[in-house]
Parts: sequence; C-alpha cells; structure tokens
Amino acid sequence: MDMKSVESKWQAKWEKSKQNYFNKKNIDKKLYVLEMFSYPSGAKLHVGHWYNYGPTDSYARFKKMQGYEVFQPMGFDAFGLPAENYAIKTGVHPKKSTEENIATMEQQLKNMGAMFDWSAEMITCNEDYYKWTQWLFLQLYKKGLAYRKEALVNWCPSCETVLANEQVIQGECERCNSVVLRKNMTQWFLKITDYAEELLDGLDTIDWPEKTKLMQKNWIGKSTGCEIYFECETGDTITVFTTRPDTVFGVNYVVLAPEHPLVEKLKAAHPENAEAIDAYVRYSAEANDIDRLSTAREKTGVFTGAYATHPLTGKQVPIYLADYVLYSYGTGAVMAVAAHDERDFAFATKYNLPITQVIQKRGGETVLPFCEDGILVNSGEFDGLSGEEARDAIAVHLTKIGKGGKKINYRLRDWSVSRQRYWGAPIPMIHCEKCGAVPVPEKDLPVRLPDDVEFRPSGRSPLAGHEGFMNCTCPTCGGKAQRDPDTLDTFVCSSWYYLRYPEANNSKAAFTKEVADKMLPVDVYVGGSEHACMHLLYARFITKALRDMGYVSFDEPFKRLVHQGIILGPDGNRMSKSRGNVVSPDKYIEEYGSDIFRMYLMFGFSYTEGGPWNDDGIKSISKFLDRIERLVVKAAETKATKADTAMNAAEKELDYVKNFAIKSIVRDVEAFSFNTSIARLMEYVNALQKYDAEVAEKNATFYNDCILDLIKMLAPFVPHFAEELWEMMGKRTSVHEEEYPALNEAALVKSEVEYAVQVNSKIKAKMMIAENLTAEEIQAQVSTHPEIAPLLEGKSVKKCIVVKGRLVNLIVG
RNA sequence: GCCGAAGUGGUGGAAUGGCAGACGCGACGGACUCAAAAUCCGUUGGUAGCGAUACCGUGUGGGUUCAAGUCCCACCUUCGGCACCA
Repeated sequence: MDMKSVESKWQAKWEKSKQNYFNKKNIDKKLYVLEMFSYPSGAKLHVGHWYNYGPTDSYARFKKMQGYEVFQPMGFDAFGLPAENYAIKTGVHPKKSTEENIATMEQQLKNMGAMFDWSAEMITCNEDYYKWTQWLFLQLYKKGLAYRKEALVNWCPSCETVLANEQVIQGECERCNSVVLRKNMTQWFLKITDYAEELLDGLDTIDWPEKTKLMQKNWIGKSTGCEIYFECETGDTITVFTTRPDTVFGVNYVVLAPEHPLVEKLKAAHPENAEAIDAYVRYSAEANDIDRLSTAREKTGVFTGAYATHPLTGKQVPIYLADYVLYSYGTGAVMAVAAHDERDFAFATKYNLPITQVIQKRGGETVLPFCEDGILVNSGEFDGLSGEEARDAIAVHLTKIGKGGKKINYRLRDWSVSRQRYWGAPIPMIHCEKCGAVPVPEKDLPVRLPDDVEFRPSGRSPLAGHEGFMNCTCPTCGGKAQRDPDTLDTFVCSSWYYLRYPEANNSKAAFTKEVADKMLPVDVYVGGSEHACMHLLYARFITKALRDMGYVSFDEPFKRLVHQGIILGPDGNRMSKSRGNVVSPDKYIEEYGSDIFRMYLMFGFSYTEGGPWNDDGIKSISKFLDRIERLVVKAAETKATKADTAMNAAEKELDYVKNFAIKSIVRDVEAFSFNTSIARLMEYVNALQKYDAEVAEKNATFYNDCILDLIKMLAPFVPHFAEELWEMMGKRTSVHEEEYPALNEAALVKSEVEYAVQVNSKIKAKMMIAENLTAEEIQAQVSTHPEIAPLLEGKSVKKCIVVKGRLVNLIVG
C-alpha cells in the first residue's frame, strides 16, 4: 500500500468531515485526553513529541470507539527563552521564528493523523491568550496571592542579565559559561506556599504515578517540629526551628544565617568582631553556585561575640554565623546540637566547641555524632524518655513556659514569576510614585508586548528601554507612571492552558465556570516526568486558587497522569546534537508513513520506560501491515463456500483468539500497555491467516465479521491504514465512528484446559482436563496419567494443590 | 549523602505468588525461484545426550512458601529526583 497517499487521502477526509472535533451535544460522555502541549523551540517535531502524541492519540481513538466523546486539543507553549536566545544569536525576531516553527509543527502534527480538535487550538504568545494570562495574574493579585519582594536571582555578569533557573547549567550560564552570581532584585512572587498542605493532601485523591507524587511530596517537604526562643543579650529573641526538640539540652551554640536581620545589631554590640563579621557576610554572599553545590564544601563560620540564653537551662550559649544555615528555610537560625547532628558536629569539631551528649543509643555503644532516636540523658526532668515521647513533652513544656511550641515547616518556596526578559507576557502592573504598585484595570488588557524592542542583553529588562511601553498613566491617580518592565515566567502561561482549550475562542472570558465544571478535570494527562515539580505543581496550585476565588468547582486539574518514557539514541544515550545521536522522525515518515512509525513506537518499547532507538523493529511493523493487507484483499473477494451453520472447531478456535485479544486489549490499552496490545493483535492476525490457509470451506459470514472486527481493532493504532482497509471491505463510513468489537465471554470458555502437573513442585507432565471438574476429580484424573502414575507408586499423596485452570501439584512422600 | 525505580535469552520486551522468556527482531534449516528479493513452513535460553530425557537458569548471597522474576533481609550495578531544609 502506498502509505503516503493513503494517509493524505484520509487526513483530507477527516478535515472535511470534522469528525475529530468535540461535539458539545455529547458532553455528558466527555473524556478529556490531553498531551502536554509542545514548545516550538526547534523547527520540527522530534521523536519525543511523536512518542508522547502518537500512542496517546491511539488511546484517545480507542476510547472514542468505546463510546466516549473525546476532547483532545493541541496548542503551543510559545513564549520562552529559546526563541529569545535564538533571536539574540541571529537577530531574527522571536515572533517571526516562533510563528514559522508553529506553522511547520502544525503541519507535521496534522500529518501524524492524530484526532486533535484543531478548532480548539491556541498559542500562548497570541494576544487573545496572554490577555487572559494577565487576567489570571490580576485575580491572584486581588486575592493576595501575588506579591512583590526583594529576592536573589541568578545573574550572569557577562551577558548582564538575569537567568532563569533552567538556564543555569551546573552553576554556569548556558550561553556563555560564565559563573553565575546571585543578586538581589525586586521580583513578583505567587504564594504557592499558602497551598502547601493542600497540595500535599490532594496527592491522595489523584491517579498519578507514585514516583511523581513522591517527588512532589519531597519537593513540598513538610517537616514537623518545634520553634524555640533563645533570648539574645541584645534583648532580641532568636527563634530557631528544629525537628529534634528532644535534643534541646544538648545545645552548644546558636547559628544564624549570614543574611539574618539580627546580624547588624550583633555587630553593633560587638564592634571588636565587626570586621570579621563583615568579612564573613561578604564571603558567603560571593559564594557562587558551584561552591554552594559542592558536597565536600567545608563548614565555615564566625563567632559574633554575642551570647544567647538557653530557654530551659538558662546557660549562655555563643552565637555564630555560618552559611550552612539557610536564611530562606525555617527561621534562618538553628540551635546547634553537636553531639546529634552531623553538620553541627563537623562545625563544632572544626572550631573546637564543646560537644554535649544528651541521647543514648538503645542497647549498644553511642558513637557521636549520633543522629538517630534514643533515650534522653543529661536532660533534667526528661531523662529516660524516648525520642518521640520527649519531642512531645518538651514541645508542650516550651509552650507552657512561653519559650516556643510546635511548628510545621515546608521546603516549598513561593514561586518567582518575574523574568527580566522580552519574549513573555508583560506583567500587568503599573508603578506609580504616589500610589505604588497598581494593577492594570481589566478593561485595559491585554498589556501588549511591543514588537520593536531591543532584546539584546543590556543589564536590564528589554522592555525597560522601550519608552512607548514603559510610560503610562496611573489608573488610580492619573499621574505619570511606569509599567512593570518584566514578563511572566512561561510556566504561568502553561499553568492554566487546560482550562482555556474548551473555550479557546471565547473573547469575553478566559473560561467560564459553566463549561469548565463540565469539561474538567482533564481525565487523562500525558507528558514527561521532568515536569513533576514545576508545571504539574503549578497547575495544581492555580486550580486550587481559582477554586477559592470561585471560578471553578474542582480541586485538581488532572485526574489521571501518565508519563511516557524517553526514547534514547541508538547508542543508549539521551539524544543530543553534540553527541550526534539524534534520530529524526522525518526520514522514517518519508519512507514508511506515520502509521507504521506510530505503531513501531507503540510496539517496540514499554511505553512508560522508553529505551534506545533501533531501526530493525520498524521494518517488522511494515511487514505486519503488508500481511494484513493481503489477508483483507483476499477476504474482500471471498465468497461463501459453506452454508451459514454453527461454528466448527476451527471457527471456534479463531473466535477464541479474537475474543481473547479483545479482552486483553481493552485491559492493556487502558493501562497504556501498547506493546502487549499489539502482540495480541499479531496473534489474532496469525490465527486469521491460519484459518484462511487451512480451512477450504469457509463460513464466509463469520470470517467476514472477523475481518471487520480486525480492522476495527487496528483502527486506533494505524488510523489511516484501517480506514483504507475498511473501504476495501466495501464500507462507506469511517471506521473511527464504529463501536469497538464487543467481548463475547462465552467464546473464552473452553471445554478442556491444559494443566501443568507437578510432583513435589517439579513439572512432570501436561494434561488436558475438563473445565468443570472438582479438585478431587482432577486429582484422580492426574494420578492415572502414564507419566505420573509410576511416580506415585508405593508413596502416599500428602497434599494436593489445584490451581483452577493452571496446575496441579502433588506432594508425595 | 538522602529518596525512588530498574536489573529477565544474541536483542526489544512479556509474565493477578502457579508451566519463565508471550509477541517481535535476529540467527539457523527448509519450500517456492534459473537466481535473488518478497512470501510461506519449521527450529531457536544454556549444558550434556542420537534420543526420550536430565541438570542449570530472571544482578549477587540468604530467607519465607507446596510453589518466588514476583514477597522479606543484606549487598552490587545502572538510571531518575533532591541535595547543608536543622
């Protein structure tokens, strides 16, 4: 078959019939199947896109044949750094390169033959989309979930620009390899930490890979502990957070992060140490990511000269600064228990500080640092308690005396969304000298991204240099004001796009509650696991925030999540241009067509595992389809050679294989186990060939139905090929509008089943045994088997295990 | 360092605690052909044997069980995530 012409023929028909468009009339049967939309950074689809979209489309097509009204849209996540970097390198405007890439990719996606509803397409860099991204930001601002604060950003001193975290590769700028510094800048943040607890709890309600849920759980990083107040000699209170209040009697010193606000006061109180303190603060501020990431980095610190009072013992403990304490976590201060914390131990050893043991190992010698749970010693009234008892008792005691209490901390940080970049949605805020930060009124959206901007790095946001953009009037006081020169992180664009698809063309609203509550959540979401702690977390947060603002009624955006694996280069490494192991789908599409390419992707790999690319498998799929074609061509000409009577043995066998395949495929496709589904199809084709070759007098009606069922079963996997065969069989409709073949359980019941017969757990024989026998009858029958009987002679059967339909195990002695 | 996943023939990969290797690829043998391609049929985990068959076999070592690739313990290797989170 000439696959290329067959494919374009059917693609044209589908486009004309609009049969892949979602039909709102059937909304009560909706199934929202979504693949992560693509990022048009390269000009063409790569194998990864194909592997995500091809098999998932087969899933969607399969569900459609099962009677669901499938909604499967596609769009482009079109803002972002690669287009801008490309522009900086080549001078081509990001808008131009993005539009060209999208045009190419759209065509390639159409050539794939997926049942995307192109009427719902949207592109995040278009005004009619980013207008609503800006609207979303304003709603978050109104709700108090967007705020501005000074924060550290990645700064490339050579490019003179801020870098996103993803642009920092092992501490270096991805473009010029300069060592990235950290710099304080005022940034917009979204308050995702408000939802930390709910984001954690919600994980129990969704059908996601356990691995991904665990990654999110660790990322959110809940830890339960205690806050404890240490009175400082300056009269200030140093609050520390600890998960080990049971070790509080072992505190040897208190450590502040170098950025801690109290540092200035301590310096003033101890001018003799000011110089050393200043030097240390400077030292840690200059530490770059490479040093920071080094696991072997030695602990450093400096004594402030000041002391704090231990809340329970009243003892004076020295206050240190050390950058192994992070200002951004907990309270930015810790109590150091050298005997029971590895870091504190290392620090105390280095600076010759005392080490006080307060926990004893249960049964065994305590080797310091001892960081596990044990029995309390040297802890006054708490001596003898176990770790768990002591943590509770000490927390209760601290609360009673007003020196602290229980506290929960999360590692999750608020989401920084300001990007000092050009190719993104402008942040819809105005800065007025009189009124401060003022939101752009919704009626003035979108805040348009101007085209004529110098986007080459200059040390500030590209938009800041565009006077026409920057200068505006304050919506509150009418005075002169300036726009925010930053753009939104592209993850903001992708945090809500699934809400937009069902109403992609709504010009009055981002989406409506009425439609969203019916169409969402997304039933099955398929994409790479690399988004586990970014996009997938942000989207959950935004959904919950929108729910709290009353815009939707559901809690989670993606009910079920599936990650496809990664297709590696033929050498087993990740595909990369520098390795030269990139496999381009195009030449295979050219040679074999998209159906064969898709089926190979589904058959050659375990979907969630992926693996190295290999050319051999694709030829075998091509041959498989050739065999089917020959079978169907012949069947289309087959005339009845036998009266339409009851099935004979050969027909029963064929019917069995067919129904077995149906049953297996229904289960396996649901589990995204495409390779086994196709294996069952191959078995069915083998059985059809056998029947065709061996049975001279065919039951033509039966055989014809078998062939039609085969085509229906092929349809989700090779959609164009199946349409062509369907037409060959004289059909004038689309096979994709057919119902999936129904399972006939009765066909799977066999009168005799093969049992494996074991004696003392070793297989000795195989035997056909009637289906309806009791365990006793089976044992009796097995014992007469010529291979088995001699083995039982003179011995007694002590036990007989019968596994219905599978095996018999005789234990003899 | 911590957390997680995975290790199965020459190869891609299958196996609700119940016949390991489904279905393919490759290889070997055969049919068709002047020949080749294509197609069709057969064999194909290893070792020993003409053979029936026997023994061994799912990273390594233990264990639980009538029965373990699957469950438990320890270890090795690879991959992924986090990384001074108190």
